[in-house]
Amino acid sequence: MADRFIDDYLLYLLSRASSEVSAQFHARLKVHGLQVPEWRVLASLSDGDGMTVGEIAMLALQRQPTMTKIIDRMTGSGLVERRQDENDRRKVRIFITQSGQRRVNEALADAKQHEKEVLADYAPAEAHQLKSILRALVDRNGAGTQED
Amino acid sequence: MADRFIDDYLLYLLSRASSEVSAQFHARLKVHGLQVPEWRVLASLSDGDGMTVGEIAMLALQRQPTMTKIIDRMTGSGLVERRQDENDRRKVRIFITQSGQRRVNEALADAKQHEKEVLADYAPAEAHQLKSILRALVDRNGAGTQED
DNA sequence: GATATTTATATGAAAAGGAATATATTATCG
DNA sequence: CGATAATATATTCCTTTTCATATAAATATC
Repeated sequence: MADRFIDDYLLYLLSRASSEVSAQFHARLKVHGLQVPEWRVLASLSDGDGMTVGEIAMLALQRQPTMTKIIDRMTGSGLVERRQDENDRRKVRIFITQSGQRRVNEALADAKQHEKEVLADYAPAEAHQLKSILRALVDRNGAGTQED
Repeated sequence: MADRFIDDYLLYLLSRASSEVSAQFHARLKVHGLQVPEWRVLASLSDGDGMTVGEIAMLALQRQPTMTKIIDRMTGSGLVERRQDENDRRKVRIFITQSGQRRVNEALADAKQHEKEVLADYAPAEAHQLKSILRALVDRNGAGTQED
């Protein structure tokens, strides 16, 4: 097996696994009327409403100028709204609207369901270990981890 | 811990791990004078020269029209060349040029080195298991796996 | 064997993303 | 306090990607 380089190359396996599993879910997102970046923003906000543009960008794995534009669009379609931070007027805090909340609730339920399906073939211990290893990778390789 | 949804959500952990580990390597690619899509094409071809545009697109996790354009640019910069398939003239086979080969050789060596560094903190058995689980995810969730 | 279907790549217009930088606000330090 | 540096978001310009579809060749069907 794996006599191609990429079949045993960690970065490829990570990209490919992420890409294919995500593609499945993205097909479901359409049903909820959400685009991928919209989902990522709403899912981030569902954990803590009122984050700043920069915080959302980091969570949603996007650059800040990109996130500004995504928020522009989402404001236009009424999924979120901007409010200036009262203490620091450089900051803009983003809040989910009612309409956004409804959409993300459906999508969140579907995401949990989909995750169950993806992990159905794994033993609970295996699934847990996979997540642990991934979290460890993130922690060790996160932004600003590579010194020198 | 993990009292945010996304911190325990498999698709997020996969995306995030992939994104952060890849970002590290992408910084190194610049040193070799390669852009990310160029690297992906060359790395794919390094396993089997003369693949078709469609095959490369699948391996490199890109859509076919995108890949046609990537190949356009890479042809322009002399990294690869197009040759019509002799048996099936719809197909276009892509070959690495000498210059492309030189570049990818350096990058490949660096990729292997980088992977070692990323996995340095893991026991060999752990690293092997991570890859196995990822391969299983790919196999089970690959294109055309979701019937109905 | 001609017509319809499928497969492979390319093209074109529109959307999205990226890098660099502008703007506005706050923090720091002499 | 005033000047300078740092931080947060927005904007501009340019490159890349995407979606839909065109073109071309091969295969299937009748």
